Amino acid sequence: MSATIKDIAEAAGVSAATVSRVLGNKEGFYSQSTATRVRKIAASLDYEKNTSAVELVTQKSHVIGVIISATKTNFSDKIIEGIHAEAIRHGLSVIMLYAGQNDPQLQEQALRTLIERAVKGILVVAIELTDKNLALLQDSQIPYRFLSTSYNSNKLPSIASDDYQIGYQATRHLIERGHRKIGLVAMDTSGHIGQQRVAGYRAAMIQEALPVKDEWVKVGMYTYEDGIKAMQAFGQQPEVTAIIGASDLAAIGVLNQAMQYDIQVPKQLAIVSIDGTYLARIVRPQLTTVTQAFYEMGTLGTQMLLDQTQQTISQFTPIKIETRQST
Amino acid sequence: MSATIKDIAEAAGVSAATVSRVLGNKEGFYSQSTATRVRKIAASLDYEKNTSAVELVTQKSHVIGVIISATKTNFSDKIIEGIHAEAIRHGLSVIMLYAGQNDPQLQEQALRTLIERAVKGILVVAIELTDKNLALLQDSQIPYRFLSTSYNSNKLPSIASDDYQIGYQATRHLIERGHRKIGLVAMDTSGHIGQQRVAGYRAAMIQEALPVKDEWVKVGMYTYEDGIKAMQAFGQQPEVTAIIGASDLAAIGVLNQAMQYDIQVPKQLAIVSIDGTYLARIVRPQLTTVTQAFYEMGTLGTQMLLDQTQQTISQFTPIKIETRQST
DNA sequence: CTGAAAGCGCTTACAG
DNA sequence: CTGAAAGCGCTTACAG
Repeated sequence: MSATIKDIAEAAGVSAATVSRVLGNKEGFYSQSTATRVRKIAASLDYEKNTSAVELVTQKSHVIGVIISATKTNFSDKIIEGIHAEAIRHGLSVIMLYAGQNDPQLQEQALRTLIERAVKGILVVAIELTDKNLALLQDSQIPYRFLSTSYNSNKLPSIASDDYQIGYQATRHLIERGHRKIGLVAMDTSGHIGQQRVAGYRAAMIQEALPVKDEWVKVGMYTYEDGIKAMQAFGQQPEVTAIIGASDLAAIGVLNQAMQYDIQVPKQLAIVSIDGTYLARIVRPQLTTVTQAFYEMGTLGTQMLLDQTQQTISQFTPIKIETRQST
Repeated sequence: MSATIKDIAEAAGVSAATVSRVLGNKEGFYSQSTATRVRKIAASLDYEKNTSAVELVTQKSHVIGVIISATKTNFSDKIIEGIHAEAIRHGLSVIMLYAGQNDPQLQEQALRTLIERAVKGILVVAIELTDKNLALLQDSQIPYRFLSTSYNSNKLPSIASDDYQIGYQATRHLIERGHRKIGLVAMDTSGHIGQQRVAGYRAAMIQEALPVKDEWVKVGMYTYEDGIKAMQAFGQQPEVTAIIGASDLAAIGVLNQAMQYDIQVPKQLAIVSIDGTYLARIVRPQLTTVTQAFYEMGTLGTQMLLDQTQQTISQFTPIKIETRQST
């Protein structure tokens, strides 16, 4: 079908080895005259190198694999953008595979695809692997890193925000504005992230000797619907004067349900959301957020994945409070 | 490093060919007893097949390539979800590459990566290729299809919405509600999509003998900011009583700026947005939308890409009006 | 500066 | 049911 190195060699009257050297720019291993001749013929033949052959013989790959959640929250976009930007800088391509949040089968399939392809590295975005799949990944000897999942107590290399700080700072922000009864909503406390955030929240409350009622903390899966439901549970006369939403979407759910109840935001109810994606800016009132550095997670994660010396180190990306209309 | 077929062959006391047959499930070409023995050894050796070698020898690939815009509007998420769902059904993996909206260099790089990898097919999502890059794609002999870009007047295989109908129906919806002065906002009229939508809009107006002032049609790039700017241009006392936003985000821009001006939506100003992503439902008032079937674009596009007999046919996915609070 | 040769890990007619 | 052999398209010591 398409032209091979041999076709070029024949047409140019040289050996395949020479063609390979020219096309691979192995400088010093060919003369200018043959180089230009070979290049011209290659172009005229619409030659494209066969990546499979190259990868097979060189035993290395120029692609990095990314596994992301299918039911992805909207923040992963930014992470992926960051990954791509950094990958392009290094001349790598990115192969992306979706895996359900809690589907071990899909996780395994995605992992195997990447391992069979012997990718240069694997980035796992916002997914917690089962123990079995984690073992599979580790046995593969391929460098890997978790993004936006500081799970297993940082035993595994990851790039993420400090979720304890997220919970703590969101709460501090509200306490400093005079709130004493603060709710925390749509957080998944079965995972490490949710647990950390709740811990940070509790610490901030305790520090000011503020009590925390169990019903102020409402679990969920970070979704818009969980935000709505949580606000419905608080009811038209909520006991709390402020609510922290586990994600921008969850906070928007809280906001919309509050408006439905004719509760004034921020006058009667203050809202802080976590993530700080563009969603927080396009709703009215705009949401005060604990903003995560998602793009940096992508770029930094990719850099560290490629840097052999830093393979085991975990790192936090910075967070910051952006004060807007909802507090 | 990792085990090969040879290692297994040796350990099992059979030839590499037999191992290959067992692991490839070439039924009838091996006995049950050898099969189980080979499989056990393969598992114990953590064997993973080398995709490069397989692709090299079989001369075919199990991956489909997707090229998407870096500055992606939020709808492409759904398209990509659809692509992945369909790809998984067929046991294919997906390699995704970002290419800037108007960066011929990045486009070319993305295309070459895919062509060198000899992927099974290429899906171009919401991007218009330059003529040169289109030629590159066509010369590659790899099946391809454009998603959500009905460009070059349907000469190229694509799956998209009927943009003329989008413009027409959005306008009809407003006319039927009594509007006679209707604006169209943030549309990129340098592209085929924008041109078609404007044509549909004009046709609907003309059909009712309604005049169209040039300043009612404001161009843009479908962004939130373009929506804001357009509304600012209309001013606090807009001449039009209804505005069609080129995307959900653009419409939200219009909405927010209108609220800023204390213009009541929909009472004083009706708004229709195009796309119908979840954004339209999370803002208040919720937006009436012309909803596109993005997920289907992904699944259908992938199906047709893989179906040799349908390679050249373009097709529209359905659109529908979803009436909400903004009209 | 260039070529012949070996080999990357696999698949598949061909012969038995 | 199984093995020996050829070959996919490329790269790279080795020898000149």
